[in-house]
Amino acid sequence: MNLKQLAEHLDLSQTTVSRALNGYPEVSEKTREKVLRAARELNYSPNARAKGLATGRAHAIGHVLPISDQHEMVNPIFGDFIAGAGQTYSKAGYEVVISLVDDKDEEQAYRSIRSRGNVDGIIVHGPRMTDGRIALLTELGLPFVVHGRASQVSLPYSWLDTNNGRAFQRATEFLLDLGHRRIALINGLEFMDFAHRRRVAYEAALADRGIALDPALMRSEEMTEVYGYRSAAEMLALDTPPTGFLVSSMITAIGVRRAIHEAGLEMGRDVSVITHDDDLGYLRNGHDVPIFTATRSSVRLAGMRAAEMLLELIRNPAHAPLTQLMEAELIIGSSTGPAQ
Amino acid sequence: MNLKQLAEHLDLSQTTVSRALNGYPEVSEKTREKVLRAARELNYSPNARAKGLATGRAHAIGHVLPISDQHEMVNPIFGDFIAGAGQTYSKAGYEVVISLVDDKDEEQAYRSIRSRGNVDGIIVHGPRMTDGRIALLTELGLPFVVHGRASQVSLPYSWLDTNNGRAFQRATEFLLDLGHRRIALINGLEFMDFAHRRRVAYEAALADRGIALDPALMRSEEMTEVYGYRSAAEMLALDTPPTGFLVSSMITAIGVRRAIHEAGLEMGRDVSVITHDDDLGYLRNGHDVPIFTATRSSVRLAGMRAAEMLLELIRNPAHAPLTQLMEAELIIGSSTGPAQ
DNA sequence: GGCGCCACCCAAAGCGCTTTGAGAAACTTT
DNA sequence: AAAGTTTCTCAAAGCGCTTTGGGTGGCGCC
Repeated sequence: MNLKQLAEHLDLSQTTVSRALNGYPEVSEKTREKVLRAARELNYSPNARAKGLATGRAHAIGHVLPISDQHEMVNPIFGDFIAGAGQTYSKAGYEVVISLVDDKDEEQAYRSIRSRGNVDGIIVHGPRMTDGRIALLTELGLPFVVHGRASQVSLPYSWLDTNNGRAFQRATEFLLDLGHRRIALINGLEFMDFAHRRRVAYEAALADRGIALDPALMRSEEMTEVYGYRSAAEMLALDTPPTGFLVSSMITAIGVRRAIHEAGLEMGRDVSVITHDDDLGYLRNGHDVPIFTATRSSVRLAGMRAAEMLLELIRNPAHAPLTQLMEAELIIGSSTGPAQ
Repeated sequence: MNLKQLAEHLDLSQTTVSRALNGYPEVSEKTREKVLRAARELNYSPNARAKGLATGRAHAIGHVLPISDQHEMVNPIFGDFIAGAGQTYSKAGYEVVISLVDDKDEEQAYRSIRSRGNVDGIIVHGPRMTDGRIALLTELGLPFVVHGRASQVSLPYSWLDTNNGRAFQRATEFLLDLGHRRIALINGLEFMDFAHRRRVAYEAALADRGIALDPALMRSEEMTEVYGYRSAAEMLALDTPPTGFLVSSMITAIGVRRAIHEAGLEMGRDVSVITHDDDLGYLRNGHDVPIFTATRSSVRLAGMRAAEMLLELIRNPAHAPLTQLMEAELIIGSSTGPAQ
C-alpha cells in the first residue's frame, strides 16, 4: 500500500492525502478524518526512504560504536544507554542506526555516514582524550552529541558527561576519611577520557593529603570481571597490600570482591571497595541496602538526556553547542569501613 | 557530492558512472578506473535513501527489542549479539536498525516496520513460548530469523537457538552424579521460551532419577544479580537447604555466589553452582580456570550465525526456512563438587 | 451581476539513485 | 565498401514521497 494507491482508493490527489496525514491546515477536517481512517484501516504507513528522500530527513540517529583489535567488545553499558535514548527517540519518531566502526577506518566511516545520509545526527560513544572525531564531525556539519568528553579537544562541541573527576575525588576522599592510606585504583583504559579524568582526580585527592602515589597500586585495563579479580589478587599478595580499592565499574568490582573473598578477607571489614555504578538494569547495586559503596550515575538517564540534546540540535542546527554535566551521587553501601 | 555532480565532473552520464561504481560489465575498465578514482578523491558515497528507493533494498537489518512495563531493561546479552551480527553485516554492507517496541503495540509496530520499508529483514529477539510475531512476520512476508524458538508455534520458520534443553539436562545430571539431591533452579522468566525449555529439562532430569520436585527450590524471574542473591539467600535459610544451584545466567550466578559467601559457606565445597554462560566479552568465566562450572554457548557467535542466515534468506527469499541448533559445552570450573 | 476572498483541492516537479531501451563508435567479417 | 558485431555510452523513466504554484467553486459584499 503506498500513497498513490491510498489516494486512488479515496478518490483524492496524493497531495491532499499527504497533507491530511501530515497535519497541514490546507485540508478540511472532514477530509482529514476520512483519510486518517482509511490509512489506519488499510494499514498504510509511508515509505521511510521515499519520505526521507523528499524531505532530506532520515528520522534516524546514528550510534557509532568504536571497535578496535585490542578491545572488540561492546561496552556493557551500551544496552542501557540505548534503552534510555530509545525512549526519547520513539516519542519523536526517530529510529536508531548502529554502526560498528573499526578505529582504523574511522574517518572514512564517518564521512560515508554523512554522505549516505541515512541519519540526521550522531551520538559519539567512548571518546578518547584526544578524539579526532569531534573535529571531523564539526567539519562535516553533522549534528552530534558526545557521550563523555575529550579533554584535549578545544573546539566547542555538544556533550553530556558524568562528572567523573568530582566523583572519583569524593570517592578517594571518602576512603581517606575512613583512614585508608594505601588505596588502589583499578581503572578503565586511560586513553579513554573518562578513565583519565578519574585517574587525575584520584591522584589529586591523594596529593592533597600528602600521600605519595604507588604505581603498584594503579592499573588501567578493559573493565572486565577477570581484570578486577586478577588485579586485586595480585595487589593483596603484596607485602603492604592496599586496604582500599577504587574501582571503575561494578563488573570489575565484582571481580575485586571475588579476589578479596578468595584471600580469606571480608569486604567492608578487612578491605574497603568503592566503585562507580552505572545503575544498569540487570546489575542493580543491591536491593534496599547497596552492596557496594559507589558513585552512582544512571547511564540510562544519560541516554535519555543525550538523545534530547541531539534532537534539539537537529531541530535547530544553528544552535550553540549544548553541554550537560551530570553529578554522580555517592551512595554508602556495606563494602567500605574504617581502615584496620 | 551526488551522482549528478560526480558525473558532470567526469563529463560522463549518470548511467555510466553508476554502472562503473556498481561493477556492471557494460563499462570499460579504463572508464571504471577513472570513475572510482574520482569517487574516492571527492569522497563520494551514494545516498542510501535514494539508492534504497531505486533498488527496493534498504541494506539494513532490523533488530527489534521487546520492551514491556514489567521488564523494561535491555537484555545484557544484546550488546554481544549485536557485536557478532555486526561483523557479518558490515562485510555485506548492511546496517543495523534498532527498534524498541512495547509489547502492547507489537503488531502495529511490525506492520509499520514492514511498510516503512527501511529494513530488508528482521532478527526477532526474546521469543515467548507462544509468540505471535512469527505468524505475523510470515504473513507480512518480511524475512526474519528468530534468536531462540517458540515451542508453541507450529509454522515453519527460521531460527537459531542454543540447545537449552540438552544443556540444562546435562547440567542437572552433572549435579546428580556428584550426589546432589536437593538442586535449586534459579531460572529466567518462564514465559520466555529458553527459560521454559530449561525448566522442562531440569524437571525431566530429576524425574529420571526419581527425585520429586520441590516448588520451594524453583524460581523464575528477570535474571539480575539481586534476584540470584535474594533467591539463594532465602533458599539457604530453609530447613533443608539445597546443596546445588542451577542458574540461568552468569550475572545471576554472581548473586548466588554472594549469598553463599554471606551465609558463611564456600562455593564448590559446601554448595555447588552451575550456570549458563553466554560468554560475554566483559564477563568471561575466569581466565584459565573457569570460576563457574557452566554450560557455555557464545552469544556473539550466535549473532554472527543468525546474521548469516538472515542475509541468505534476503538474498534468496524463496529459500526454505533455515534452522540451526547450537550445542552448549559443559565446562567444569571450581564452583561444583561432591555433595556433602 | 461582478468582484474579491476563502476553503479546498490538484498536477507536476523534484529528492538521488538504478535501469531500460536505444544509439553512436569502433572493430570484424563478408 | 557494406553489413554485422561488439563495446561503450546516454537520455529518460521510475522508485514513493513532499511541496510549489496554481486552479475551482462557493460565499459575502458592494
